Amino acid sequence: MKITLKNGDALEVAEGAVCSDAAKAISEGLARAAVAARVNGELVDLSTPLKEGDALEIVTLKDADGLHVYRHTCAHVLAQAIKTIYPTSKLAIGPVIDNGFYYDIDFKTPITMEDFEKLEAEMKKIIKSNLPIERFTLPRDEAISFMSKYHENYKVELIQDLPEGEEISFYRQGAFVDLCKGPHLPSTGKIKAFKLVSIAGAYWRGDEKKKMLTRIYGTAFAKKEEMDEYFAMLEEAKKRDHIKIGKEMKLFALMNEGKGFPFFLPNGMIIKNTLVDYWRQLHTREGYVEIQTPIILNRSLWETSGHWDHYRDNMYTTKIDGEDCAIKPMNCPGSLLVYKLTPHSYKDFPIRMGELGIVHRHEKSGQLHGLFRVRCFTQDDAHIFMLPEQIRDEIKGVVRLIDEVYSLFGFKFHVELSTRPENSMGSDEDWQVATDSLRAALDEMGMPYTVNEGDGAFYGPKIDFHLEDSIKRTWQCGTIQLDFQLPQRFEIEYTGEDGQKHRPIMIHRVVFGSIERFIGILIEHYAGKFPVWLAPEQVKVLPVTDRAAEYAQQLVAEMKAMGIRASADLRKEKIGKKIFDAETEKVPYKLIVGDKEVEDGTVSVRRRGEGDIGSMKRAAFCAMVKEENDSKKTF
RNA sequence: GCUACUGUGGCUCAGUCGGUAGAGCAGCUGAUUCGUAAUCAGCAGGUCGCCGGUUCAAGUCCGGCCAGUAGCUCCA
Repeated sequence: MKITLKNGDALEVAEGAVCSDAAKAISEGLARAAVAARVNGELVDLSTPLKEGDALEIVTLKDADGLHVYRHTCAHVLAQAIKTIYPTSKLAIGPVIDNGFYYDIDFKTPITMEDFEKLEAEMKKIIKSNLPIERFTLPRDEAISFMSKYHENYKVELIQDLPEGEEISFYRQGAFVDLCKGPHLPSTGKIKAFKLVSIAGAYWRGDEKKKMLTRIYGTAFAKKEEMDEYFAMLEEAKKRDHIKIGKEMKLFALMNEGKGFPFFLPNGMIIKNTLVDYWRQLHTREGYVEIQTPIILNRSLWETSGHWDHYRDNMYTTKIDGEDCAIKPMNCPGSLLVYKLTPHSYKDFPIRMGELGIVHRHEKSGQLHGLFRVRCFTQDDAHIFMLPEQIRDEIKGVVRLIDEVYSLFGFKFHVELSTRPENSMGSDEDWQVATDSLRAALDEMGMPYTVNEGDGAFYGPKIDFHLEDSIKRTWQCGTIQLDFQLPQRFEIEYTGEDGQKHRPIMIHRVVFGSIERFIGILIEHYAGKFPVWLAPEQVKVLPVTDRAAEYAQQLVAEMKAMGIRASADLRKEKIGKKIFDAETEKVPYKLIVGDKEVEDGTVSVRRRGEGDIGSMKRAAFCAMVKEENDSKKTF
């Protein structure tokens, strides 16, 4: 019979041939490299029989799919090893994730990372014995009784949730059988490099009311070298950790006395203030006005906004003169009060009302994380009030603004559009218009995005911008959210062209999101090597001997007068030591000045990471740094 | 909040079998005035996160608490 290959060629194979036979027919090498196949687009085992006319593609470890299959099989090997060593343990689920795989297990007695050694040894044994992996199926009820026989009650629960009438597939390797959709490698011996990485708790089915299982994370690569590279990369990433760099560079401090409330130190404040200055400059350009509303407001306001009923667990409350008050977890209610202060006309719109608001939220203790998740942070918030027909342009304006800011830093980010959830408020029409406007804005901007169906807030759809940290975890930073709720709760209105009262459309939006989180991301992005405009210290003047100290101080004074952040290292240290220290502090520019420079009014310049870049006239250097600062240049 | 791990001078870390705490950097003092990534010497600095227990004796073992990290859950 004839099948078609990916390149369009036809291949003649024997009747009853399976995918691996076809691979062999193409080339012995390919057959050895093959881990799975795609038949008519569907990823399947190599043992899958072929039919006349099938489109076949052999999948190897060079494909993402191949690696996926490889890692999934490795998860099964882990499960088999666990069942061998801990026969009373029960298996839950073991999927493949970004950089490896995990398996959730219910252990009789909890295990620790110290047990990894014997688990890995057992896994190696399973791999070495090169057990063939076979697929078989059972009707649903037989599958259930089969798994019940082995007391695998989690598997039983999983099967019960699978659609009725379908055959349930299992994979067998040696004495071990696991419920699995597949596909898998043809045998365990194909696994070359794997490692168990870490252990953590995870709720069964992701439900915190259900039992917490033990999750064992592992990873696997086609080659040992690739795995070594991966772990070396992780080690590198750890060096960028913002908590570590924040401490080293004295940017911020986390203290026992204020769990989740970061302290900003002088160096960190320079970064924060520089970002805020930039923010103000941009928002003025974009036609925003700025307000500031109080941090503490009374209970009746939070009842109006709905926070008192729906968000109180996350709010810090207090009493003032006997009246219940809350510290704001969000800025919107304050902005709405400002809106309501005066009557509005349709001619006023859009009103873009910005606020750098400090908000406090009582996040659960286990969720706190450096600057990424804190209990007190500054939102670079703004609320835009507008007419329905202005939605699209306003959204586009915000998307453009966020894109401009993120591009300046050279961030990679991804965008998500979240649509109407089940229990939402607002009319179908509102949602339709709003969601379409968000979508249209993104489309017209040519901004790639993914859609999270039903993941919007109950009060409106939203666009989220996610940034990566050093170990590729993503954090939501920018967001644009339409709100159908607050305008109604606060009964805000405007007078339309028709002389009638109408309710305006309102959006919440942030660019940085939380300035604290954004700074955390920035630290990891730059590994502390901030571009000149953000660097806490921009230039360090290093006199070679005391004879140049006065000249150094003059230079510093001159630069300070130009707004350049500079200082002189007047310690009685050798020049090498001064360079070493300044380099360690990640100062972008170092000026070495000695007798020669004093003589002819020059500076010898070292640029961070590049070393000596030669000598310059002092004025030329200052102008260069000033320009680099003002243009927010990033190398 | 849950599970696991971690907590020793300002920082990074060592501390064996339970026997009473050690280094480097930073700091201070002194010497060195030196040309592109760490000069030398000396001094000082610690209720070993906190509380309790076991023990003749606890940084070390046990329990509780606090804080941090990883993950889970959460983030209208």
